[in-house]
Parts: sequence; C-alpha cells; structure tokens
Amino acid sequence: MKLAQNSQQMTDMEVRAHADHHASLRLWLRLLSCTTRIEDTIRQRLREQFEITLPRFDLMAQLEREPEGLSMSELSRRMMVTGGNVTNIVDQLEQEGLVVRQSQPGDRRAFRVSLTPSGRKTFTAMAQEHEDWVVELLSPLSERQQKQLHELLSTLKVGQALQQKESL
Amino acid sequence: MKLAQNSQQMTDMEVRAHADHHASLRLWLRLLSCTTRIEDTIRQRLREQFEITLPRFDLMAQLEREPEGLSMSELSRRMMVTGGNVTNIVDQLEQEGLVVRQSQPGDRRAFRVSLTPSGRKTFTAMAQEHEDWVVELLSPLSERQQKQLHELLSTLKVGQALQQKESL
DNA sequence: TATTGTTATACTCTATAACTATA
DNA sequence: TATAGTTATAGAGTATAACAATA
Repeated sequence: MKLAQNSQQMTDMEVRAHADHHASLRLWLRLLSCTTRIEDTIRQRLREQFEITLPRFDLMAQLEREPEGLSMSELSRRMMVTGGNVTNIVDQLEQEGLVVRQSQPGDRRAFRVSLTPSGRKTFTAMAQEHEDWVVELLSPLSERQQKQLHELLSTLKVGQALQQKESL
Repeated sequence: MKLAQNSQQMTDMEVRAHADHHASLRLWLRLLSCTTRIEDTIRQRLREQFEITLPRFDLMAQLEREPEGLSMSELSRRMMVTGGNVTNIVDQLEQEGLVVRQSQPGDRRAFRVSLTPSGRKTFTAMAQEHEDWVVELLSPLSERQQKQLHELLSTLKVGQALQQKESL
C-alpha cells in the first residue's frame, strides 16, 4: 500500500481499500472514546456514591445472577481474570460482609461464594442506580437508534467469536 | 418505578419505560464487551509484537500528529491523565530513544516533547500494524454497517457532550 | 497427577500532594 | 502568585509462579 502510494500506481480498489482502512480506524477511535467516557462516568459514580470499584461491582453482579453461589474458579473464568485476583476481591467483599465463602460439600478444596443478605440488599440498590445511569448516558439515542446499535454490535460480537474459533 | 411494580399499577408508559431500561442496560453491556474485547486484543498484540503499552502508544500517536512537538501539560490535557503520569511515560520513551525533550526558547520551565527520527520510524510501523488489526477486528461489519455504526456513535458522543455542558 | 485456591511478587496505570524552578 | 514540570507515595488491577490441600 505504501509502495503504491509512493509510486502513484494505486488502483481504484486500493484507493477504496485505503479509504476504508482510515474509516475503520476512525470508527474504532470513536467506539473507544464513547465507551470509555461512559465507563469512566459509571466508575466515578460507583466510587463516589457507593465506595465500590467496577471489578467488585462486577463480581457481585455475577453472584446476584446465581443464588446458589459460584466457585472461585468459576468466578475467575467468568470475570476473565486470574485466580489470585478473585481471591483478593472476595477477601475484600467478605471483610465488608457482602459475600461469604461456604465450604463445598463433596469437594473440600472448593468454596461456594455467594451474596449475603446484606450483600444482596446493597447490590440491588447499586444496580438500580447503575441502570438509571446507563439509561441516562444512552439517552441521546432514541429507542429505535438503540435497537439499531444493539444489532450492529451483535453482528460485531458474533463475527469476533467466529474469527476466534477459526484461528484455533 | 419499583413502587409501581409492587402495587401493580404500572401505566403503559411505565411498562414501556421499564422495558427500555433493560434494553439500555443490555445495550451497554454489549457495547462494553465488544469494545473491551477489541481493546484487549490490541493491547496484547502491541505488547507481544512491539513491547509497548497502550498509553505509551497513545502518547506517541499524539506526538506523531504534531511535528512541532507538545508541552508536557498539553500532553497531560490531551491524554486526560495527570502530569506525573506523563513525566513517567515520557521518561521511559526517552530512555528508549523514541522521544526527546527539548528546552522551550522563551519559557525555561517548559519542554517541547517530540518524536525522534527513530521514534517516528518505529511509530509508523506500529501504526500500520495497528490499523490492520482494527480493520480485521471490525471486518464482521460491512462498509455500510460501519458507516451506520459511526453515525450512531456520533449521535451518542454529541449528546454526551451536550449533557455535560448542560450540567455545568 | 491434576485441580482448587492462596500467597508472594512485580508491573503498569492512576491520582494526590509536596516540591523546585521559572514566569 | 501562578504555572510547568518533577518527585514521592499510595492504591487498584493485573499476571506469573510457587505452594498447600485435596481429588
């Protein structure tokens, strides 16, 4: 591509491909900045209003969906971080009385981590606020536009998953 | 909203608003996961192939657009991080010979930071690869879909900016 | 042997605050 | 006084690797 530019022998297809490249790059930068801005806002509000970080909130969100609780390794897998990190986060949340480790009958190596009643109550309140923030931050888009955006991102997500599979 | 649910007196509008809330939340989670997946891939490849982190890459990208160089405080403003961090990153890049601090004639407090020839060459190679990765990662979307996505995100961005102004 | 979970360590990014030199 | 930049410190998140207990 660079050679073609320099030698002034770009074909129409190359010109178009080149233009598309820049368009993709601009799209990516915009995608990144929109997402980061929303995420930073949410992160800041979680800290200010609930003194909680996003990873801790995410871990509680995982547990909220699983009343039976989850093992440390399952949490590690779902949050896509290594085990040591999960140990740290669970330690902190357990000190605050928001989650609890219970020994697993049948496997004395494993724990079943779940929300305490206090943790569940706290999380419900946070999640309600969190949802309101998201609605507010996405409100520049109409309902119809949000639906469109969701569909486009689904295509992107599925495509990415396929690409990952193919590269195995 | 919660009260309306419990008292079973939700109006049609409330029902719709409630559904929209969940839709917005799902949209946000999808937006976040798509962006994070792409960002993590790029971060990993930058580290593996060029031994560079995203903030360092971003700083070099800022300098690449400004052949005259930028002051530390201007870099701090553009990267939206505090001054001490910029000092650290510039220190590292300067040790590797990729950027250089030059004293500013007219203000002996300030520096003009710019890419060295080596830094420019290195960045050009990295940026080319980076652009290829972005094209690849966005390729599940057609050209037309990418344009659509870009427009939706523009609406979101402009709306966010307006909201920020209004909240001042 | 393999797996679950913990511990220890190290690295990057980040912010805050105190500080120096210059304007 | 205010500004440009540095330094010191602290805290969060992350990964890696060695380790103990159990399967």
